[in-house]
Amino acid sequence: MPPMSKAYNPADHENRIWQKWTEADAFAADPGRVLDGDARPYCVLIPPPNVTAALHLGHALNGTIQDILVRAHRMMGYETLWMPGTDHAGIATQTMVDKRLQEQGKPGIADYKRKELDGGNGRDEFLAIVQEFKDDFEQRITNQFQKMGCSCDWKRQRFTMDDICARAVREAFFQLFKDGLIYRGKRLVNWDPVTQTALADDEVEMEEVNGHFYYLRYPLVKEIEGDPTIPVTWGELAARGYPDAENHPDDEQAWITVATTRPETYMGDTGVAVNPKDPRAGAVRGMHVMLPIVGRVIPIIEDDYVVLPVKYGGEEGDAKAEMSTGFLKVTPAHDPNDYMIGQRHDLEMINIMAPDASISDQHGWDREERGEDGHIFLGKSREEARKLVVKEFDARTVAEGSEGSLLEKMVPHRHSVGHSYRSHVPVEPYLSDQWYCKVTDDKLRGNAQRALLPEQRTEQSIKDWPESRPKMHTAGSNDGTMTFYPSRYAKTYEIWHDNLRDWCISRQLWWGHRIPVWNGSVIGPTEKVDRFESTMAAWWRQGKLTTQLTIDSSDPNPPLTNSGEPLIGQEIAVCVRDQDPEIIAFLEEYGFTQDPDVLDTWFSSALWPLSTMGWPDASAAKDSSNIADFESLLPAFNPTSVLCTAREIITLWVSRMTMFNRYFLGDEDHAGKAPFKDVFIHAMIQDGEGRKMSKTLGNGVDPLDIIDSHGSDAMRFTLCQMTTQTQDVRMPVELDESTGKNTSPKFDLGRNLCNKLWNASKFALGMFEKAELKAGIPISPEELSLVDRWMLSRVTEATNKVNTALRNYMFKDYADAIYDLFWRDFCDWYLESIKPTIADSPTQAAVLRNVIDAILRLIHPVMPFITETLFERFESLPIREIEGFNFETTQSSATLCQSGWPTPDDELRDEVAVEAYERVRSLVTAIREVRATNQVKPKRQITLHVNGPLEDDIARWSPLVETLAGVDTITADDPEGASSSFMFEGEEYQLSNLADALDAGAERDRLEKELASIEKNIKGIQGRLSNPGYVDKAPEHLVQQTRDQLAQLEKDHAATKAALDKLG
RNA sequence: GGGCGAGUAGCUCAGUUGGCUAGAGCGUUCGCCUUACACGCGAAAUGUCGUGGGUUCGAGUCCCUCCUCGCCUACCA
Repeated sequence: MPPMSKAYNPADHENRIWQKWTEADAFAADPGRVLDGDARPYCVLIPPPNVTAALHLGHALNGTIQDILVRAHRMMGYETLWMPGTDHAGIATQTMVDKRLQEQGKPGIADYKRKELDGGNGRDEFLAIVQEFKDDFEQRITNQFQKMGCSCDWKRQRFTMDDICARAVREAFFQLFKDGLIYRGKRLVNWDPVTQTALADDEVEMEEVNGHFYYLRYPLVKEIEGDPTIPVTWGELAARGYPDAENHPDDEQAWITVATTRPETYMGDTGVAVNPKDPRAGAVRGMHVMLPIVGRVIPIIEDDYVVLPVKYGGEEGDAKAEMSTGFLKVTPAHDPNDYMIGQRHDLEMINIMAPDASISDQHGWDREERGEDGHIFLGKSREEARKLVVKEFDARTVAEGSEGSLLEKMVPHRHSVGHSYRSHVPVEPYLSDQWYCKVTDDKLRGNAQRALLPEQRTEQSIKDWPESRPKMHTAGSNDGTMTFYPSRYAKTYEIWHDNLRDWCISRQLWWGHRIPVWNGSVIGPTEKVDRFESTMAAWWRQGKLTTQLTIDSSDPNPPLTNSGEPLIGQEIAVCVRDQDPEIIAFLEEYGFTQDPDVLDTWFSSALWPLSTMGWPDASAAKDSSNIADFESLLPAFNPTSVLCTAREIITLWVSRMTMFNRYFLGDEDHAGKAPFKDVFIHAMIQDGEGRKMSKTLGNGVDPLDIIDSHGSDAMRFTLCQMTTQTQDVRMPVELDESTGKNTSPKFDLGRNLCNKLWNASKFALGMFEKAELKAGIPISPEELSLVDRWMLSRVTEATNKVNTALRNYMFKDYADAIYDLFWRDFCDWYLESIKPTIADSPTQAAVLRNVIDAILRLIHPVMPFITETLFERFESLPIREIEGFNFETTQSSATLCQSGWPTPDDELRDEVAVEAYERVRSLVTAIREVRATNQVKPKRQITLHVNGPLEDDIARWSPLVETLAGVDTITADDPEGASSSFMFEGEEYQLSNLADALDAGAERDRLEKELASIEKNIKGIQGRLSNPGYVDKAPEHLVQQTRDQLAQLEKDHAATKAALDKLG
């Protein structure tokens, strides 16, 4: 092997080491060993990154965390699977590709849509382009993960739209459809008018905007003799007891005022609601209002949803009560709350917008037929329409000749409005046909909630919703097994389920899993209908399809029925289980067409724990992947060990995966196992100012840039070290002038550690050239020197610390534990201590060999490349065992990555050695301090004068003290000539020969400072001891400890005083 | 509005059931190319633990008030 370079250069090693792991097939998981009981399973599913973009630092953190866990458990002897993959990210990818095409001056999706409408093949052509884009990014992402050293089982890599995942989506949809948990409905959805698709609630971002409250007057009318437009006068209202009506001219037409932030929707109003408790409600009961300009007459209804204005009993301080007029315009087709009111009162739903959110009479508002006016608004955008409505209202009065405008007033108002996370325009509540998954069903929501560890449930939630209590005492129950780390996130998860609504799963996109439903109706000659019914029934019995109409299975020749209603002419939705060409051809022959929509991306993401493991048909998965053991994956590795993800994902993804895993792996109760035992939520990385890293801010850091400049291990260590239990961590971002790329000084920490590791190893190898290293009978720790026993003890303690940290997902603790062990203990003290002795001590050489081996193993999970590189250099050196200093047995030790984890016996913890060596360290530190304050040249060897209690100890410690403190003579004699004194364990000792002439002034300054510090401490401790409460109530050992401390300090004080006096 | 989190050294963060003189890394200052490492070694300085109360012998830690910031969630009357 070539000599080691002066500094560690990661680029020289990382690619070669990756190659080595690949050739050793070191990351391959063997489910067979789990099923045979030869090894315990450890499995992690990667949260599949979107194929929309290259990985960012958050992914690097996520990947580092998982790789640390996976590598550590692999070394601990678990059969370990880390499943890699990517996500197709429907809307993001589709819009990204469209944007790119347009930037390149090529036809965009609008052009392909036109082509498709014209009978061409626009959809498939566009999808081919997206596919290419996806292949490109999937490759880039894979490469990035591999550069980071992620030890995934790469041959098992999945993509949420590949054949195997598609089969899972198809089957899941079929089963949920069959079980009535997927339904279609005309509902208000979050509509993105730019991308023209529905969005799920979680795809909507709230943003504060400056808006107004507009107070609009609607004239009151009543019906007389078939004419519903007869004006109601104030006089009439006054007669019916309407408050304040008498303040208006008796014979003028009366009005009510509604408040709204969205006047442009008024054309879609189909009612005005008032609270029945409102004193005005009785007076207007049965009356109507006429919408200005459009002329529609709509009823006044009573609903206690309406908030009373403060004036009529509404709560002061309630924003709604303060702003409200008590009359609420109801626009069921354009507001979710109005939609519910509309349903309760059977109001019309009039959609006044086109899919691009412009005002239109072609999508539900049949203006002409109803004889409604309002053509002036047609074709206007939402924003234009708002202005126009306000302008028109402002220009008109309630009735000809009456005072005041229809626009009563405008009040500025700042409020949050939902925006599309993709196009960033305000989301429009829009009435359309969509598919829903009934996640609020107890079989889904309830099981997700019951999956949580009982200790992590809150009493309130269980009280509010008793069925969600985990059934822990029922035999075979899979409830209560999932644990969140940190535990506070369990609450977020719980609350999410408490407030869940049905999940809109259809998207008006092309890139995604097409909904496997064919729609149509059957009409025509009896034999045609009969043939349809019998054929469908046969397939239905074979489980190849299901329909939204039911089939009577008791009938030998069952027709499709819907509660006894005849089939003919009815709209039927047929869900075809597999992509069965025969069935599809048959349906198409009857004029059925496949639903054009695709499923929400999360539908396939939710199946990730199942689809990646071959569900529902592992043998088919085996055939299409050439992975021979596909059929063993699910039984061996589901439930997986832990899911590591960022908190923005908790609510939707963890929940949905839990629902689906339990649903599809359960028996009739659909309460199978949760997909993970643990869920670890890690921090999000922000820049130095606490902002999210983003492309638009230009504050993102590219992991590949850091790998180039600092190395993969350096990046990983730094990220690991930053991973505390808080929700955000900050990473100051700087522009590297030389490369023009963003970086952060934080990564120097990792780079420096790598370099230190490299050099310490180089040094150790140099020592092994001098010292004799050979195998032999195991060494008993008792034969070892103080410093060796101390080092072994420290490794043992550090190993325990590391194990505890990893078990609790405390990644910073892990980083700190290995950092302190390696740098502070091993480099600063152990290596320095053994310099004079190791060449002549084969046992010490053996200890060094063992210790460095253990350190490399403990560090490997976080810094795999450099540790593997160094392992190669140590590997061939003989190792002599130390009793109790053991390692886990693994299947192979061809690479460090596959080798065993340190399992040092607790016996190696040597309190005597630790205590003694700590005393040596304090003594050395005390001497060093004197040297530094007296500016003793580093090379100068000085004389230590020891008489008194330390004499016996110093005889044993002398080689250590001499080498560590730069002392060449230790004597019991008093110093001749100038000397400097220091305190150790309450006694005063002298150092001499510090310089050719000692500066008495500097010495006095130093001692005076020391004295002041001791006095301050004595005062504090005396204060505590003179407090009777403390002495009486505090635990005995603490009080004793404090007394000892005081005694020690008083000794120090006296010694320092004496030294000062001596100086004169 | 509701929930969660954060506020500790110039910066980034630890500080687990209350109990040594509140720690680490970076940065700063001083001295050093001391048989691996200047990406290093030795030493030093730096804190009203956001505010104000309370519980306690004792509070960075527990309780309450308020302030600042971040995130989630709800709200377009």
